[in-house]
Amino acid sequence: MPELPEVEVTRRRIEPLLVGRTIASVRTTGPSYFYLTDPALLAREIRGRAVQRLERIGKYLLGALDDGRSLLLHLGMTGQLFSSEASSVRLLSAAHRAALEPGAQRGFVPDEHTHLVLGFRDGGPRVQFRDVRKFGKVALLAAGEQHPRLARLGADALGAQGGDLFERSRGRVVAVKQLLLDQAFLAGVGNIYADEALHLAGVRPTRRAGRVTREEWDRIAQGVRQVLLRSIEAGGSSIDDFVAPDGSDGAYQLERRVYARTGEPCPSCSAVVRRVVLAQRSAHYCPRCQH
DNA sequence: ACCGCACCCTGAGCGC
DNA sequence: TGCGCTCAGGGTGCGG
Repeated sequence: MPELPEVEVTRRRIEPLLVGRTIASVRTTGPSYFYLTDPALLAREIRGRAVQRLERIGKYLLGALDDGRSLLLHLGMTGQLFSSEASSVRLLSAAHRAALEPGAQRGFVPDEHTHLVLGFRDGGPRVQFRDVRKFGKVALLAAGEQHPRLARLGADALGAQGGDLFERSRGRVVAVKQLLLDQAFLAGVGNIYADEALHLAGVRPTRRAGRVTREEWDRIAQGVRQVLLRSIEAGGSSIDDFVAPDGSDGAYQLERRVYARTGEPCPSCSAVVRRVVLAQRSAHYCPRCQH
């Protein structure tokens, strides 16, 4: 699932394919939960425009258009933003995968889950946004408009500061992991990196946030920064659907300590990693290292 | 203000 | 083989 590192890797690698190129054609699917802006309107309005800058805010991507408006993108759970020249089995459904000749590396053909295809005036590679579960989002923002989703976001998780998190967690009775997942508290952390950072910090995900000490918050902030930076370096985590815009897999999943490692030995102490359900989400931790 | 939970969506995996 | 069930989860919004 795309979290800050996957979104940042996507930003860095899609930027050269997007910035400065005039959009000549826009293909969308029909109106749905996916579109915050009606797709027909969106298509009409961005044709002829070019993205000038592409920035990341938490797990959102914001492309500044040359007419002052902006294109807001969120990858949700299964969103994939990639070049038409990319090729990866992760871009295919299992049925489509099975139908492939063994060893064949055919180019990606847009399917019913491909909600946005941008063609450019220069005739080069297209930029495509595919999202099977449609938890992702696309919106066109007016000049100067700050979308409420962006207005709500807390500080970017790459700059997590222990003192700040400590102060803002006082009196909070929710589990510390739940607070880390709250994008208004800290923007960019999702299920994988919350579990990883808490393991590095030696703090159990189920602890009441308000009872986590200043020293522990320092370690959590440090852990958050460390796992996010390291994952960006590794190209993100390709556990289920994530592929970089060029079709390559990330490698951070190979380094993860506890996430989706239920029953395996803790890399620090060899105790068996446990899974608990917290706020309807799975949390993984080491019962010996994390208190 | 805070917290818990239903909801949006679809593919995969499983039991029968 | 195939159906139906359950699970996965980011973010929003509502009710208590």
